[in-house]
Amino acid sequence: MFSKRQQQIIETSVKIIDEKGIQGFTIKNLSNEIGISESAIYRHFDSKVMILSAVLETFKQKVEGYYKTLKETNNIPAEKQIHNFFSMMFKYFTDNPALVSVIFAEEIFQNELQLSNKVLEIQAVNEKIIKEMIKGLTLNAKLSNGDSEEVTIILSGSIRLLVSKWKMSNNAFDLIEDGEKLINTILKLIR
Amino acid sequence: MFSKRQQQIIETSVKIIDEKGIQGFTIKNLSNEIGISESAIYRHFDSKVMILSAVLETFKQKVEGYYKTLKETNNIPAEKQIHNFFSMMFKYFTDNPALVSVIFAEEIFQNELQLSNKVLEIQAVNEKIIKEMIKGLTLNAKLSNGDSEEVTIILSGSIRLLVSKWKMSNNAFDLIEDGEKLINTILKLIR
Amino acid sequence: MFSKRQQQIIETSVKIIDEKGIQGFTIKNLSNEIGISESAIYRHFDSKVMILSAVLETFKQKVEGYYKTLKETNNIPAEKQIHNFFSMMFKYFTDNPALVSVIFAEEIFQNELQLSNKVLEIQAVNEKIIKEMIKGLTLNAKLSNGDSEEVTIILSGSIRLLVSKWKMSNNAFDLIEDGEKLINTILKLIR
Amino acid sequence: MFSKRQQQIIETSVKIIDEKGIQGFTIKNLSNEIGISESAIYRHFDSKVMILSAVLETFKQKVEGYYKTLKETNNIPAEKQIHNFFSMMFKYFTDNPALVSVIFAEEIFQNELQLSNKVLEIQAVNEKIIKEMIKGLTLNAKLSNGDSEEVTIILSGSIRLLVSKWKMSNNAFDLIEDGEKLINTILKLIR
DNA sequence: AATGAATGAGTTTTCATTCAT
DNA sequence: AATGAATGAAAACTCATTCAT
Repeated sequence: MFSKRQQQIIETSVKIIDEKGIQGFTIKNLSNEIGISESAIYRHFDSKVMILSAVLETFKQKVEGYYKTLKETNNIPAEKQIHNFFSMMFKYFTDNPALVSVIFAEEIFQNELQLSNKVLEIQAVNEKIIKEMIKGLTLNAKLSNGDSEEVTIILSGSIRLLVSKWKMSNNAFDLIEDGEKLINTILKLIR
Repeated sequence: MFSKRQQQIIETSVKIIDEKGIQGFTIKNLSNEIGISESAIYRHFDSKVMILSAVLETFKQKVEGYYKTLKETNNIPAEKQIHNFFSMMFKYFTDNPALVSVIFAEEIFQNELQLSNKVLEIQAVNEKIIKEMIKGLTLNAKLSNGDSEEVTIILSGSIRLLVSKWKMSNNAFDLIEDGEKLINTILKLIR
Repeated sequence: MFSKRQQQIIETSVKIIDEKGIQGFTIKNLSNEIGISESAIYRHFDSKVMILSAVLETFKQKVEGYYKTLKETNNIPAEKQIHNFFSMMFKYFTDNPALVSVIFAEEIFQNELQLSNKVLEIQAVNEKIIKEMIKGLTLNAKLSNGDSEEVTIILSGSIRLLVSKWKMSNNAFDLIEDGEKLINTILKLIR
Repeated sequence: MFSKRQQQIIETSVKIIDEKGIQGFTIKNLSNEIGISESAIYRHFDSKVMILSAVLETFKQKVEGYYKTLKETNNIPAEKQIHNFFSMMFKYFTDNPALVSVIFAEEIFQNELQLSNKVLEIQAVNEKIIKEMIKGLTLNAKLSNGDSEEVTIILSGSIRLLVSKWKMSNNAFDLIEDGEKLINTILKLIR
């Protein structure tokens, strides 16, 4: 779908956003980092917005891919499923730490309709996955079925914050390990 | 501490960031909105960074104020304390919905040392408050004392996400009500 | 002629030009240094140009004063006169090192007719004095009377450069001492 | 080394500084004079300081070129050498009268370290050349070897002032002719 | 597929000056 | 005699984008 050069542009964009923030993500910085001219970028993407859109699209496809994999491996208990899904995510973030900056920069895209839509799509996919997984859980005596909305928020909010902390600490701790611990604690509480 | 005009600039800045995002927060937009010239802004703040710093400072003082109020009303059980603290926060956000955009735009301040320091200060205050409140909780049989770190993440991560959702939905639901429900669920689980 | 406040403004202006250059000589810097508001400056001088004009005027009066003193002390041989005049100047610069920056910033005033005229006046006074003193000299066998133009250039050019070097070295050497030596060498050569 | 456009920018900068002074040397004036947009300038130089640096560099290379030429033509008596060197300079200034304004605006560069360093380099080259040439002179009976420092000041101070006067008179006299006369007078005195 | 040259609109900030109090 | 509030004009510089080659 994306050409070699386009993929390079997407990856470099992520790297720059991670290092210099969205404000530092300029066509000049991008072309400098890649080693081509500024105008050359426009051979591969119509505009800066399209690059960001491609970045988000790439991530969305990744998440959807995980979801598919998850569904294909049937007959796995819900708890194990949740475990596997987030382990995959932690692994992915650990391998691509720069991406976290982009995913968490969501709020920035609010002005560009094209981008905020992409962000909403990603969130919808995410939420759908988590909700579906939670449905299968054996709930705590204290929880009724109507609490699944709250459980979703507790689960994804906690994990979001952990990943956020990991990024702000400059990846100072082991996300996979601490993530596992956090999920276990939450599952213990819910169970 | 801040003059009338300075307060007006602070409030208008928050409003603009809420409406147009950080990228739309320009001195021109700010001065237009207030109805004075661009240079007039600089009679009240030395730079744009100082305005943002003042915005964050104002919020920090608010949170610290809440904390003091909380401590002064002694002999309240921990659960009630947590309840009160977050209720206050939900009320504050409901009254100043625009402020959420600024608080959650944290990532943007990363480049300016002056601002990222202020953000870290706010986070430190917040974390200190939450940790202190959690210490007093009667813990679940499933939770050991060493899990207080995770409980902190679960509590603040969940609430953060709820507020975030509230903002992205354009304040479509009642934050105070749904917030109360979320806190109750979490407390139930922990208890 | 100039009020106390005006004199303070003049002196502070010289100090600022010395420390921060002409580009650093702003009403803001000036008022900050004095400790009054910017608008207060305009009670004492109609404009920034008028302040600079006053600075130059002060210096001009000083030079003219020296000249008068010199003329009054009659019957002194030309060599001794030249000696005395420049010694006075060296002493004056040593006592008011900041003033050198202003005198040598001449070129900067070219745009403001009012100022460039003042500079020309100062130069004219200076030249007149030097020429008059040189007229009385016993000339070298190699020099004819028509060479007095060149002698003037040699004398004032050398001294100008010495003072310039003294300033650029941050007054690292004794201007009075080295100045005396230079004048003696020149006089020896001319004699 | 410098592209066509860069050379044009350098030359135009010199012209503007000559006509309107350093204060009139703005990117707007520069781009207007050349007939391109302001932003176009920044495609060729990173900043205004870099333009000034290039102007000074160009002059420095010129002086160094003269010096090399001088050294290559061996076995010329010192007096003749001095004569030739300054004749070359007078010729160069006569052909590029605007440049004088820049060379004599030295004091202005004091704030920018990058520029003041370039100025110091030029001065060092100049001084080295003059000192070397003076070493070869047969000195006056009145002068000892220790006076070479003063001779350098006399020689360069006089010439500096002459060029300065030439510029301030709007090139009203023949610099080459009057310069020659001045050098002859000084050499006569020293000899 | 890539580049060099250019641009218009915009950004933050500075500065001398004015004026009502 | 001094101030606080304001301003218009201008400064250097940035940025996404276009276009001819």
